[in-house]
Amino acid sequence: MLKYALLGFLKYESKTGYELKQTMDKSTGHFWHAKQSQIYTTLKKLEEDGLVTSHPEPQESRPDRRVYTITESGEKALQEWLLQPVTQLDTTKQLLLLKLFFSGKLAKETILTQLRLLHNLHERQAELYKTESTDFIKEITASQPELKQDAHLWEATRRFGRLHEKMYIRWLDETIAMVDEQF
Amino acid sequence: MLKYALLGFLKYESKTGYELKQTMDKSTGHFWHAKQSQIYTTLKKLEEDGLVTSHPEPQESRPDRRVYTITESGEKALQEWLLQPVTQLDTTKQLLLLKLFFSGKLAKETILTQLRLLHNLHERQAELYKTESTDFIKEITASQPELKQDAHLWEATRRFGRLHEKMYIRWLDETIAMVDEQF
DNA sequence: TATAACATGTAACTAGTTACATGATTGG
DNA sequence: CCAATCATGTAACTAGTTACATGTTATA
Repeated sequence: MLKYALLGFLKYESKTGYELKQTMDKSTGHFWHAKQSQIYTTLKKLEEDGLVTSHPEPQESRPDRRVYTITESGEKALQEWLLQPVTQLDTTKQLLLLKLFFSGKLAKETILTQLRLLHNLHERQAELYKTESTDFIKEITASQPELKQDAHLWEATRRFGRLHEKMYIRWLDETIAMVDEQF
Repeated sequence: MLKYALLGFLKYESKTGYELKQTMDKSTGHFWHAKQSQIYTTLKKLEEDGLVTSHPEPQESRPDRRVYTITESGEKALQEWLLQPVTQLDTTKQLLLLKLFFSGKLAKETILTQLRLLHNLHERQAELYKTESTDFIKEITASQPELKQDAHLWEATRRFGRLHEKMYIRWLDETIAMVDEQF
């Protein structure tokens, strides 16, 4: 699926692999991410398949950049993918839940420590949604008002992230209280 | 990580690969799942590493079953893993969010149709939590009251599933309303 | 009579991660 | 002076999916 994410970003603007990574981290990071190495290998495959083209851009006193541009064939592939509806639920993998599921014989304090640690992580993540993601949306809509529609959808995905974190924190609070009482 | 899930289940009771698949589907399915083929290959690896042993059980008029049992070394590996706290947030991949993110130029009705389709899927999933998962917990605690502690944790993971579905449905309602107004 | 459940496995493939390799510039 | 940023890539590996192969029995 990463290929479609890359095509999606390249449709807005030609970019290098390095820039694509940064853009993803700032925008889709909380629901779709990739390592730098995977981005480079996927771009290579996309070029082989004719969905993008690239040309190197020489730079002074910096390594050359390779700028990727979406092709017509790439735009078509992206459009087809966008029109194809999602018909299955995403299968998430929640490491903490897996551990917790098998933790019935652990000491109360061990479980509580682990839950509290995750609580911290989620609190921090929830904070990030207040600034980082909104900045990204504001910046773009300020310079490109024709992307207003897009910005509404970006905002919706950010909202999802916030709700998810809130839910998670609420569940951790409940679960911590439960373990505290029952164990 | 599947290896630890399998060890976790085998610690309660020796099982075949087929049974492990069924048990997972009914219990950890919504936060950890695996295909039958992956279960078989992972069991093989676990046996090579000495974390489980297996013996074939001949059956009349049915293919032989291969029953896997956790070893001491396997219990140790499981315990070590359980004690190791989760220090990173899970990176989820939400296909719908990825599509939505790039859907700014699609027709209003196309987006709404896709959101409504997913709404249905999540409604159905939310229903499942009311029966299926609770049954599983009730059955086991009725026959094995010494697993009461475990059952509390299983119930917590089920609760997570319910909260997640509720959050998702709420977000879909909001997002459908937003697209309806803004597009 | 067909299909779901029981039962195990391999091969080929796709997706994603970790580690390695290289090297200049800028900011604290 | 050290860490971060800029910048690209390959190799080896782990995890997970899809497709294939085989065959019986119970149930609708």
